[in-house]
Amino acid sequence: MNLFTKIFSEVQLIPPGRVATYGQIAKNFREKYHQSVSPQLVGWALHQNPKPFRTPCHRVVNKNGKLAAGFAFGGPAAQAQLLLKEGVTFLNPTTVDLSKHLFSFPSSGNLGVYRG
DNA sequence: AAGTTGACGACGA
DNA sequence: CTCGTCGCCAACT
Repeated sequence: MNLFTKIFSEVQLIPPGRVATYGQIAKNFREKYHQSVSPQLVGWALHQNPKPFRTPCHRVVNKNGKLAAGFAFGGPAAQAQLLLKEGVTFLNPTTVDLSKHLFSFPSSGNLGVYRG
């Protein structure tokens, strides 16, 4: 189990139709694995993205629900398409509605990074 | 080993 | 809203 592998596992916990923020994943990761991680590490790990279509990285967005500008496979448009097919609604072409689709990891309660 | 990077987050201007 | 700054931490060079 590499560090990144663990992060990928966390990402894979996100169910269809839901999204999570990098900060959530980072916090949940510390609770679950008792390891220090930074939100950047999460994003950075996803950039490694060994298995693009196996890891649901399209369900991971930044604190404001904004899609990753440098999405590894197809850009934000492709990511948006994947999310739309899962029933996720958008506030903007590149911003998801976190108030409706934000996912909270179990065992760490509500780690709302979203300030709304 | 040392400095830079990054799909981030929070706060201030 | 955008832009700058600081914090964050493993990987990259």
